[in-house]
Amino acid sequence: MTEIKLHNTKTRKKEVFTPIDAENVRMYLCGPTVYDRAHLGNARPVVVFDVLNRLLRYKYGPDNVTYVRNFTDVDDKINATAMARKEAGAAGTLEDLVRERSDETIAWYLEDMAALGTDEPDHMPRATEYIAQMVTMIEDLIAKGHAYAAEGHVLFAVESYKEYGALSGRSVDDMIAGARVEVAPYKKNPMDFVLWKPSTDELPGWDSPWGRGRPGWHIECSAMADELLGASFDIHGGGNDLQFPHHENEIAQSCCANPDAGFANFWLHNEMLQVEGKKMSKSLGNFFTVRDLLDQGIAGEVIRFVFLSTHYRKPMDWTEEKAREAKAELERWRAFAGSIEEPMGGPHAEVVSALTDDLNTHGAITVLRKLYKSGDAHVFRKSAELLGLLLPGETAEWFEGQAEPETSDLVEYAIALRTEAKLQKDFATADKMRDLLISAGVVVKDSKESTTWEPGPDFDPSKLEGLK
RNA sequence: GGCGAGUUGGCGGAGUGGUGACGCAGCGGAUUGCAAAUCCGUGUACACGAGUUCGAUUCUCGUACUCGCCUCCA
Repeated sequence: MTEIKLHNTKTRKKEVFTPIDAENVRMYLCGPTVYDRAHLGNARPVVVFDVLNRLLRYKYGPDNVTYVRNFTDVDDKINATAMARKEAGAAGTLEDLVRERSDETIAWYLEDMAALGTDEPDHMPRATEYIAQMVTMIEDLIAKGHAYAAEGHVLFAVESYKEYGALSGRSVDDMIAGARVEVAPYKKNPMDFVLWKPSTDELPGWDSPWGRGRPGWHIECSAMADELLGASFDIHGGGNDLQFPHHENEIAQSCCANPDAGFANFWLHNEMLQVEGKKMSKSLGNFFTVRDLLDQGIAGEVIRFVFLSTHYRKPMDWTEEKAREAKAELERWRAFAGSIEEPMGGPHAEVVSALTDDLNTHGAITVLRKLYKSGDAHVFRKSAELLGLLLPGETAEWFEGQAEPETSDLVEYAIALRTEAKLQKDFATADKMRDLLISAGVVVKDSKESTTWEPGPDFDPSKLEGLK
């Protein structure tokens, strides 16, 4: 199979991907801060890296890939929710309530991401379970002269790391010039960032050599990646908004702690999601969660298809029209190949080669369209599955559910009346029945042998009540 | 101000130094009692200017515009 090429943010080039160890390909993706339901933008990297995960497993073997995605469960917003609940009279300590909030958010997240047809990573570490490793790494950074304690904080000294800024293409001087960084008197350089900060008595905190406190945002990923994947690994990913400062800071921490290791070889960043051409934001009123869409009846698989129809390094515009088109196409595809119990063979070589070219998911979809028209349903299905589409199980339910709707009696009755009228050549009655069905949002499909139907967007069988 | 990405037909969206994919919509046809659904076919585009080249949408430079990041953010 063709070699995999990926765009490496570190070099700004498409490079041939060669794993450090082909029997253990290691990938780390920055996961969510678990303060609330995941919004639609949160889902994009999850889907993108799910495709990469599938591709890597296809090429290197299902057991030869280790995929890690963390949960950030140290956060002010989580604390705020916990405090509000405590004030409202919830039982338990604040720490219990913090944990409870994280737990429920994680459960939602996993449900929502599963609905999109994404596989769970091999490891899903929580920051709060790696505090000891973070403290150790911070101590090491201090010992090596890359960090310093000041007023209960520990700060990373950016001037101690010459490569600082390499990933995002900026120098420390450039950054200071236009910087909007917090001015803190204990910082030696305004760009120095927090590794550890003090916690108040009320808020969650952990004992450390610098007093009771909590970790800064970036150290968790360095510590967890090191623990689970080692000092050197293959791929590190996330949204491109994380490129600076989060990933830049991770590199500084990890490369200074392990100077000869190099940290991640490949950095992959997905572009941001937009909604109807605009950035998703609460103030524009176009902010919504994955769950909001699922509750509106937009299938997870449809969301996934829309995501995959745009290359991951381009801004992806979510529109209702795209969702509509995706649904129509997936319906045809599932009708064609969705019911095969055990698809045989493997994915088509052209689909594989599209994906090996820096995850050209749109190119892969184009090949699928060709296979749909002229190809073999088995190869088509296997190819779609490599993209995480047409999978059996949960992501198939939306389609299978509409094939056998519960409220079919009235519709079946109306169709029977129409069929009878057609046999009698009573087309006035037949057309009346058809109009009635259409007005109830039923899509009527005639073929030589029989008439089938499915619910349309405005399906409302109660409009057929008059037939009783 | 600094860094980066982008500008392809009515819409979405790939790709390429030399006949400009694909999907949706439109149009034509098959099918139908007529339709719908389905299937087949089909037109129009590479922001602007200059350069390199036998030849550029594709490479280089410039201009305009759009977007993202630089602050929590996927």
